[in-house]
Amino acid sequence: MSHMGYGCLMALDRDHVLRAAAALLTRKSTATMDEVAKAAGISRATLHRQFAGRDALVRALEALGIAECETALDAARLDDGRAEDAVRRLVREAEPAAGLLAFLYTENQLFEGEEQHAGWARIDDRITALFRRGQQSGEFRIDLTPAWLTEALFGLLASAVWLVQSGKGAPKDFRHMTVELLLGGALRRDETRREES
Amino acid sequence: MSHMGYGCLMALDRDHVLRAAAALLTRKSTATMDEVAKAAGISRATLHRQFAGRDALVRALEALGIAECETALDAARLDDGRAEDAVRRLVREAEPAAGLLAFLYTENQLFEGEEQHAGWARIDDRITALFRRGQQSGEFRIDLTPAWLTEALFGLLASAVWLVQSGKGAPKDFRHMTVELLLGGALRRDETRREES
DNA sequence: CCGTGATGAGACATCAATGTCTCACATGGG
DNA sequence: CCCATGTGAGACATTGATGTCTCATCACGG
Repeated sequence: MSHMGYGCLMALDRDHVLRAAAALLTRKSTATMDEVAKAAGISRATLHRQFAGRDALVRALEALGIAECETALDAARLDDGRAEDAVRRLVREAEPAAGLLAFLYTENQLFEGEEQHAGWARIDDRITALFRRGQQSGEFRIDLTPAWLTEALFGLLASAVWLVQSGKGAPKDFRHMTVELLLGGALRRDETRREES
Repeated sequence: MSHMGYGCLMALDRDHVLRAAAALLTRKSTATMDEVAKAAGISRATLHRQFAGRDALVRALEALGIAECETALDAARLDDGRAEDAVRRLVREAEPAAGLLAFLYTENQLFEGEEQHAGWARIDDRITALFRRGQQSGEFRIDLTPAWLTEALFGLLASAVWLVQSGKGAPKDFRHMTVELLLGGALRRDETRREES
């Protein structure tokens, strides 16, 4: 047998391929298996050995996205301190996975089936609970439902990814754009406005 | 010839087909021409007589979306009064077209080519100008670029559409969700918060 | 009643992506 | 040196969507 190097190298290869596929599919969601293989620097045959087919590849990307998202949720410690700060931590931790999430977010093929990955429900629940906690503590407004705030968080993450990819926004502004619009909105929120009113 | 009924009926048919296609493709962006035809209540042959192919159909939907968007922009009178109120009018006017816009928003196939419809640039310019006006008048915060606010507007519109379609949000809340989060964000913005600070 | 034109149904070829296979080659350990 | 394993390249069949065609039917106006 080819021994210990086996699991290690394969895992690295697999992860590398998934990263490359995610990067490509985020830009061009209709990319061919050939293109994915080329982007990953491997042949189509090898790609097909690692992932039974396009569907399996997308499923693996979904699992990767869910895993990274849950890692981000853990690292953000959503239950600690003020909910506003937890949201800021969450966006910061989720930023590396945002590209992949943006791709998965538009892959409605994943959600139209009757059976969808239970991970999304778990993630949804945790973020929804965070916004609910913020409402109960009086930090967040209560006229926007936690479900909507959760959906908006993902939507804004995806929008920020596309803005940066199109060159109309700077990558360094990613976190500030997302979190400030989600939490504070577009209106000014300072003394000058109180004077006017 | 079949005369005056010709132009009239054809136009109605064409519009009806486009509406049905938009409704279906918004839910399932990979729908087949057969499915589109079935959804529109016509045969695949007739569908193919009206639109040379799938690409032509998507292009027609794009043109329809641009036209409806520009109609909404006109009706919203973006240059009148406070920018905040203009944004509210814009969301209200754009609501009927939101489903179609959400579909086009994720159809990145439309944007990956070197040549993209000039209508999007016009629309982007008008909305960007609105946010810039709001910043110059002191209504909007200046740390979020007009380009980002424009992107976020579309992103939130699409997110709201998907939330409603998934049943996790009520259609009647559509406008309030979108405009309130875009303008005001998730944080409370009232006296209680000032007392805390 | 008869023609014109649009439609629906279906057959058919085409095409692109996919899935499967074989084979030659390189690498790395024994 | 030899063998085992993973890989790249390419041929091949399959599949599903698409584009094109014909033909029977139907509605409508003359």
